[in-house]
Amino acid sequence: MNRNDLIPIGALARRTGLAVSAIRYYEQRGLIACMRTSGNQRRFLRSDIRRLSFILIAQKLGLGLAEIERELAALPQGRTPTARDWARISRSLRGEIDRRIATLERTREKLDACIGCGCLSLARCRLYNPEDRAGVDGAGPRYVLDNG
Amino acid sequence: MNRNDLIPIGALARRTGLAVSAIRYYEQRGLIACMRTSGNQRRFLRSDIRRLSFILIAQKLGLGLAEIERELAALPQGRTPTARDWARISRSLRGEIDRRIATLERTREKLDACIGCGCLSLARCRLYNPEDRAGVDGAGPRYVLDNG
DNA sequence: ATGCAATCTAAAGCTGACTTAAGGTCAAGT
DNA sequence: ACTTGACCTTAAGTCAGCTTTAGATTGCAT
Repeated sequence: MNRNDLIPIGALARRTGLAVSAIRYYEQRGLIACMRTSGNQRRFLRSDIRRLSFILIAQKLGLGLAEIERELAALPQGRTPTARDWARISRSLRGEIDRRIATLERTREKLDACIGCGCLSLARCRLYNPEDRAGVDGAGPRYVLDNG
Repeated sequence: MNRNDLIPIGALARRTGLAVSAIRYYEQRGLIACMRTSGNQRRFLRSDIRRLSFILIAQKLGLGLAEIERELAALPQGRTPTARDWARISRSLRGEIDRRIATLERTREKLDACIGCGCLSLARCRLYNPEDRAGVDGAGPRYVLDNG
């Protein structure tokens, strides 16, 4: 690793399509690490492009930063994923996609039944079950689509 | 409509599973309307149970309150959806679900290709969009995630 | 040596969908 | 009369995932 392997934050931003502020935010969250120059500027490894790409893909699949953090933390030494790691992780992401598709398909079936009956009855509608939402407490956005 | 048709907010909350605060929030957002007693307490129509149910179902399908507001506003007189309205709207929701499923399936295909090659190569990975932003200066491509 | 873009920090702001808090009022039962 | 519980309002807090702002510094080129 010579000096050419260290890139400033702006270059990393251009290569990944991320905003500089987003990268700083990820660093603050501990998703990515960097060195500093004598003048306190960040210097990243080229391989961090790959690490950020992984984050972007995982996000696209609907994972939150906390989950992504867990996946990355599960790597030995917290290193940037290798091809082998990637295969393992992406298989787990595939499971995530499968679950999402399955959920949507179930919802679609229920919706079809609902179009048929037009009931809108709280007591009977299979799309609306108040029990589904019980126990979701606290502030913040609701992700109601999650339950099958 | 006799006096039995007017229910207080707590009853509406129990019937729908929503928090009282959530109903007040919806009223503030203009998703639902109500009368007031002489003592300034809200009184809702029984049919608002149905209106709120519609909101809950639509939310479950991933629509935001703004979109739901639009759907409800598209009804004549801004009335609570009837079975007929519901059939029309739910058919449009079905289209939304179909699109989501299609997107996820495309992503899954790409991911499968990626598991196969384990490349994690920015230059070749189909999960990335290797499209360079035209004319932006500097060497090296920008790797931006494909939206398809 | 100078200019200016890139970078730095800390803190505040934003969206969405609410909840919680604080302080007061109303309605019903005893 | 008193107590209890449901209700009222306004304002601020919550969470995620960032962006924006403001003012200070660095680093590279001329």
